[in-house]
Amino acid sequence: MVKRNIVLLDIDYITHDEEAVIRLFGKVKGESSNDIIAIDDSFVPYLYVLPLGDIDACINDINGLKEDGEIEFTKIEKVNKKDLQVPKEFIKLTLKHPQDVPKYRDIIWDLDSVKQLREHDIPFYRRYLIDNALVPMSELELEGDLIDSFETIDSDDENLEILKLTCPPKTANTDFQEFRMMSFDLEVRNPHGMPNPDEDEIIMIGIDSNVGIRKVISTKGDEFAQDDEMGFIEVVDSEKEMIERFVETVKEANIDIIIGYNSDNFDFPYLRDRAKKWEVDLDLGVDGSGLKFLRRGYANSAAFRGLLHVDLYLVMRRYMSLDRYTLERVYFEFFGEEKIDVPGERIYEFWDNGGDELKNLFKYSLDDVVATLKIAMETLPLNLELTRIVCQPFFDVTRMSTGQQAEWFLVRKAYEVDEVVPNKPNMTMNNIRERGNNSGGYVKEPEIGLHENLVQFDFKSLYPTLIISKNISPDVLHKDSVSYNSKFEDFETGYDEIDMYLDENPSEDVDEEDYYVCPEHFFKFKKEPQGFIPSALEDVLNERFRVKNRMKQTEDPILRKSLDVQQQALKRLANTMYGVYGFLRFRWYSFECAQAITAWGRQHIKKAMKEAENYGFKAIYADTDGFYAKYIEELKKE
DNA sequence: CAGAAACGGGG
DNA sequence: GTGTACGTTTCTG
Repeated sequence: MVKRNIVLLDIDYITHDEEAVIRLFGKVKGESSNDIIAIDDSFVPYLYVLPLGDIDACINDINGLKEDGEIEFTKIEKVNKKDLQVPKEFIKLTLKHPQDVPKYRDIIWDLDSVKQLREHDIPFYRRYLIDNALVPMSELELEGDLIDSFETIDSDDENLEILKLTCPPKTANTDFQEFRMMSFDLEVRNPHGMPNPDEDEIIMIGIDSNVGIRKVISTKGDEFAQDDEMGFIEVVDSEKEMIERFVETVKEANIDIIIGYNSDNFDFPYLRDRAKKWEVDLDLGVDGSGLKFLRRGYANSAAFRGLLHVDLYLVMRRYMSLDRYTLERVYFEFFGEEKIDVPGERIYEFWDNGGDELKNLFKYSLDDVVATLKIAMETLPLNLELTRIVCQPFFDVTRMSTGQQAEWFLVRKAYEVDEVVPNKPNMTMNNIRERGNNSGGYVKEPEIGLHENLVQFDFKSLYPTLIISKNISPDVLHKDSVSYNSKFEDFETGYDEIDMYLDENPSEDVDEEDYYVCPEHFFKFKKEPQGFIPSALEDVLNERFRVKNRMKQTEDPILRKSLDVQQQALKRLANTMYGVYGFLRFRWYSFECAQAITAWGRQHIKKAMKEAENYGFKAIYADTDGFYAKYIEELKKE
């Protein structure tokens, strides 16, 4: 029996002897080359069934399906959980394999005695992280037996340890880690339009890193051997060798995070095709596996097991708001300098012509990876903190919209307070658009002209504050105050249950004192108890407050910086929480809550503008949570 | 005009 | 794979 402290980089599961085995990918803290794969075969998939009427009748029906051989499961039990704060008895069904869930789900749902299935669409590895309270990219304590090999692990890395867990892992602490990072970029000779991997060869592979490796691998460049400035060129004999050198470089440097720009869609698919042509193994997975493409809707993500691939393009689209997200544009935004640029359609000319043009192409190739790594160093700390708050794999978090980040944060919160999470609204939800769009924040078009003596007014986190102070949450929304209940009929989230809790009294007996009533729509939110979302949001804001206090107390500039990024991540998450109400397909979608927030928001800013006028400040431009005003002496009252 | 398809990033 | 982006612009019938 051994104990290992690792940093949890990634997680997945594989099937072994028809059973799911969780694999945790980590590296030994403080060491550059010790990778660990921990396997855990003790975790099993489950889902919840909400019976329509009598729970025992429902259990009978489900058992009946099993006897008929229609479905398979290993355990059926009654459990008490909360559903939007209403205590309910659910049936917890434990299945043999994660893939049995989608396989049998519809059959169970079709039973007359079944009202709903819940938590049937939570990927197995995410379930594992949530139920074991694990924090990715943080330190983790593992306890188990070292084993020599495992059937599906075929790695030639002699530093790799395989550990079979004998008890669940524990999160130890969240010390800041130095991750070994590498950016890379391909240049292709494409004389006929966009690169075509069947014909157009890779001519350069650029690499930069925070572990001392910075180079461009190419089949040309001998002519610059005496040129000091061009010492970064590594010349090889063929494209095949170029790809092999790239793979070796990543392996030898024991990289934790590999970074590209649009690499999900360009560099890795291209590399896959060219590597296949030359029969080169891209076996960069810690377990010896190769490059995998994971379907994400219509797009793909390029992934290696245990080696984190970040496509910085996806990160940048969330990180800042720009009209375009080319590497050049993003780099300029950060550093205020232009990158060396070679127009894509002319790269082959620079390559073919040689001389100074080729020299410039090499510089361009290096500049691309240097820029990519620089931007990564600026933006990944925030994404690391978000990963630790959201508690989902770093790979996933860098590819999630902010709304999804908030949603997965809430899924874990729900688990912590014994809530069964709502289902995703189904596609009939599109019909709900018929209700009309949610109106947004109040905007006063700016008065044209050059204004002097301007004063800026801003509400601090207007929407998060409103959600908490007005307790805006679907679990405390008074259903009678909503005029289009019928629209909820096809809506499988369980929201149609809330009246069981709220409408203890007929609506005419409702004591207005017990509710916050929003302007314009008059939706009512119970003052007590605190709603699930306001409560989760308050946790985020309290945590941010604690982090900011720690920041003030510390003298250590590095810790200060890291705490600052943490509080920024918490702020982002808080500001996103409003989004979970406004976007279709989100588990906590609530048109009423979204409308109530913006309605109260408009009321607040208008009120503030009016109040400011009494003091002589005339608003000349306003947007959502703030306005600019100029001082006019005559306006002042009293 | 509505619904479908393309687009982004990358060379 | 306990799965199937996304919001906007441009094209097409």
